[in-house]
Order: sequence, then C-alpha cells, then structure tokens
Amino acid sequence: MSKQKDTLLRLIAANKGHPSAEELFLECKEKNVKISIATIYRNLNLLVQEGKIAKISLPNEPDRYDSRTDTHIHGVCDRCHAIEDFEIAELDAFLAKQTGLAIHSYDLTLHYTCAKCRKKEALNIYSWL
Amino acid sequence: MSKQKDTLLRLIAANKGHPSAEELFLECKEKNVKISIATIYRNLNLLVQEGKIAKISLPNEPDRYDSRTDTHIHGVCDRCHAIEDFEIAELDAFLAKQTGLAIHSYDLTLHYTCAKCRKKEALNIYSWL
DNA sequence: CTAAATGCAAACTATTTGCAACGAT
DNA sequence: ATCGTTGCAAATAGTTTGCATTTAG
Repeated sequence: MSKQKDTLLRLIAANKGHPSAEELFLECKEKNVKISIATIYRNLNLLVQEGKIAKISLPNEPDRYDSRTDTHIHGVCDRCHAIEDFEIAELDAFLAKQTGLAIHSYDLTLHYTCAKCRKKEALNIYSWL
Repeated sequence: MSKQKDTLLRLIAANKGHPSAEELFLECKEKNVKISIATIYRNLNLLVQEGKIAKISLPNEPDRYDSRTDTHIHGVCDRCHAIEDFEIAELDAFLAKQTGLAIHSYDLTLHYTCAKCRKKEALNIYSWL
C-alpha cells in the first residue's frame, strides 16, 4: 500500500464527518502529504473495491466516504449537512420480519436538525434580546 | 403549468422504475413532446422544490426521480438495479423510539436479489441439465 | 403586452482516464 | 529492469446558467 493510499485510509478513519474527495485533498495538504486529486479518486475507488471503505451518495452533494463498511445508520442534519453514525441493533431483524425478504444490506439515512443547529436556531429566535 | 412540466410529472408518475433525467428526455422524444435537456433539469428541480416529486441519489449513477414524496422504502436489486417501492407502516414509530430523535424524514434502501434475478440464477445453476 | 417558460450553447462541478515520469523492489 | 503508482492535463458525465426567443394569458 502506497503512502498516499495509506494516508487516505487513515484520514477517513480519523474523520468522523465522512469526508469528500475534496476535503481529503485539503487534509492531505495540511499534513504535507503530496497527492493529486486524480490519485485521491483512484485510491478511493480502489479502497471501495477492496471493501475497506464505503461510498455515500446524497443529492446535490459530492460523494462522501465512510470508514465503516458494516451496515449502520447515517443521520444528516438538514441545516448544516453534518453526518453522524447511529446504531439500531434490532433493525436488521425488524426489516427482515416486516418485509419477508433476504436483505443483503441496507442504507438508512435519517434527516433531522442536529443539536448544534437546534441551539443556533434557538439563539436566532431570541436574537432581539 | 407548462406542457413540458406537466409531461414530466405524468411520465414520472407513470414510470414505476424511478427514471433519470436522460430517460425522461428519451421518453419525451418517443411521445413527440419537444423538450430540451435544460428544461428537463429546470423543471425537475422546480417539481422537487414544489414537493411534487423527490430526488434519489445512488453511487455511480445519475440522480433518479420519484413520484412519491411521502416517506417510503426503496428496494434495489443488486443484480439488475431495478427499484421497487415498499411500505413498512410501523417503521416511523420504531425509528423514533429507538433513536429518541425528532426525525424529519428518512431514506431507506434495501439491497437484495429480486424475484426475477433469483429465477435467472436458479436456471443458470442447473444450466447443464 | 407582459411575464413566464423554453432552447441553445457555454459554463461548471465532480470524476475519470491517457500517458509519460517516478519509485520501490 | 520491471511493475505498480503517481501527477498532470485533457476528457467525460451530469447538471446548471445566461441570454435571446417563444409561448400563453
């Protein structure tokens, strides 16, 4: 595994926020790891194929990458688009039972307003104070 | 509502397969409705804003459009990529209860092998017969 | 007659690819 | 010396935008 590929894997694992290719590019620069955007995309695709990371698609946004490849849940804030991970242990069984299907895997994204944005909103509401 | 916009809305409602912009463009041609790809995208975005259709994003594929805007479930076949709709009435309550969040909406995509492809697979397995 | 919607072509964003140079065995 | 990996720049896919023109009320 080349230095560039290894760096990407580490950055994705370290970054809780599910970074995009562009964000990884900037993070590499900050860490003084020399890499081109083409190599980023090439390695991201390789890592996905190898099953070491997963790709996340959302409307009107560049793809993001996730160090977790097991089935889990994404929560995205409708205000700031931050992504968090969630776990619902009983969901697999629940879905299998309700649908009667042999489900290989599933993608679940919850939309809500995150705690930070709720706080901001509350401040704005009372901004005249 | 212009003829073009109306046509798009109807085509999306009629097409069970969740069509992409390009597919809608071709369907319009077949129906002899004159429309440019720019107008397609413009109207699709308007219809999404108006809450009349929904946009679906999947990795490595163009965005697709859905005539259903209520929260429901997509099932996609891992072999042929066909998309079906599902309903699980109790899911909303289940998610709210398990996460404790005020969930605006959610996107759930199930991955499996659809009935058609399962049948094909079975035939292949016994193809020497 | 006016405002809204369209078509065309150019622009733009995200991503991929060809190819020559580089780097590690 | 070889084979995989890289950087660069050009190419591509999907989508958006500016602007002159058309359409509908």
